[in-house]
Amino acid sequence: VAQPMRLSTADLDSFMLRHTDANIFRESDVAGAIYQVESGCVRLVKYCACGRRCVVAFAMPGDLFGLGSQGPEEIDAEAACDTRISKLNPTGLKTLMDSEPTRALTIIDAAHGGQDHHNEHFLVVSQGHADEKVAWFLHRMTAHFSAQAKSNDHPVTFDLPMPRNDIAEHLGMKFETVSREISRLKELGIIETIGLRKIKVLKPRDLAGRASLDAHENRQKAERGPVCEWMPEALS
Amino acid sequence: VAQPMRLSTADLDSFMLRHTDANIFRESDVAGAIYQVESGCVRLVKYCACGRRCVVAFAMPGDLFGLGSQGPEEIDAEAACDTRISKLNPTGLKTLMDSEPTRALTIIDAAHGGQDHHNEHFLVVSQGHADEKVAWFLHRMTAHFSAQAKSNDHPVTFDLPMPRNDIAEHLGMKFETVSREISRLKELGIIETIGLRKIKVLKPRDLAGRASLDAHENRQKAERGPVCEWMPEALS
DNA sequence: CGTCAGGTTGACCTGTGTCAAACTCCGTGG
DNA sequence: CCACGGAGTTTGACACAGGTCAACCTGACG
Repeated sequence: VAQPMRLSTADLDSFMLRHTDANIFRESDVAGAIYQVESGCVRLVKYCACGRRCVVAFAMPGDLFGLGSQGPEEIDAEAACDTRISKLNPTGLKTLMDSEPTRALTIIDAAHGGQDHHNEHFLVVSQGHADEKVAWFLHRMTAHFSAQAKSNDHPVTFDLPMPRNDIAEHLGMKFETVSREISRLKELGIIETIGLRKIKVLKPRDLAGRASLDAHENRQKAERGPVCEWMPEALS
Repeated sequence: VAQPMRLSTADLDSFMLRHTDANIFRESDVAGAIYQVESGCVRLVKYCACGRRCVVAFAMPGDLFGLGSQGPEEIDAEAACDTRISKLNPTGLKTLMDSEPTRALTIIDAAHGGQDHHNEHFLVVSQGHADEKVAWFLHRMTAHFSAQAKSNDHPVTFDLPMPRNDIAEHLGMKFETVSREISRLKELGIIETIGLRKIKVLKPRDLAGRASLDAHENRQKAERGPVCEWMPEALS
């Protein structure tokens, strides 16, 4: 979700392992704890009564979650595959806040989801077509594993820790469609699959090009008016 | 967006009026200011290069915005109709933080979007069908104008401050489809339209029923494992 | 009373969901 | 070591919700 600062073992309170599909949060948990993914992958899921779900975000190794809209009251956190997680309790957080206030605030922000790509994700899901959605997702995964892949355009190989269905629910589509779009990218020679879960991105730049929903420049500002046109006294 | 606490005129720094489609933020603005809608409606919009847009949220009278993912760096804020807005500058916020720290924090949270219905909105947009989306939106508007409409099931009348196209982009659909679904709700006798922008909800409960994506109970927690299964020393 | 942006309605078409069959891993037990 | 089984994935055929395009309507405003 967000990885501006990694918690060190010295900070942490407890450690746990969750097998695929197991819940991270439990009723006994106090709200206000911060979780860090050590290995594996956590999916943050919103359910509705009719059984439909959507994966609001994936937390990859190094990512934090647990506060605000990504907290236990708001959302379910489930292991997308066998996953190790470490936890910082509210008391530990308070200690950290005393000793290193600036760092603590960064961590708190990150555990809220860091607002990093929320709007972009929303844009993709609400406006993108199937091919753009999948390309965007794989592009983001590529960027997660290799920051410079887009610029130097070298092949990148990585593991997709989650099943196709999780990807589908993250992108607001069905897993068959995800599968089809992955196949199409293979036909186009942009990616390869190794086994079932491993992806080799042959042309990171082409992939990024197909995910081209990100850019939000060249928006011209609309009509400008004076900044102050009324005074509060004028209110009814 | 969120309305846990209204800024009073005493708190505020400046006041402005924006005509339909005008921008709220301008380059001269310092980041960190908080805006409050006094009357009208503000749409918070994310653009992409290809011209597609999505309305991440509407800020109704009383709602706050301007920080984090709803701030000037992340998003465009535009008047959905002629709109009066008041503004609290960072310096004013600091003053407030000194005098009333608790209230200041509530306000800061609200100006982030208050995370109130983000996940639900996302669920609706990514999983809902056209009829559910429109019903959900009208239901939320109804709730905004009459908190008890759902329980007592009395008719409620209110103004839709934004055009159909804004609703469509808020729900990830096209305005023609929004129009069709509104017509269907009229045929069903659940709502009436008065003029072009006024809505009379005849059966709030039926409307809420058709928006039934909200409930997120009856999710059974998955398999439980021990809380601590590994120690950091065991890491490779 | 004329004008025009915004809204409604209709006909058609396409992308994606749905249903179903087959295939691929991978683990398990004989 | 191999057969078996099952979850996850791929692929195909088909249906339909909703997008697209176009014509028309409505009501707000000068």
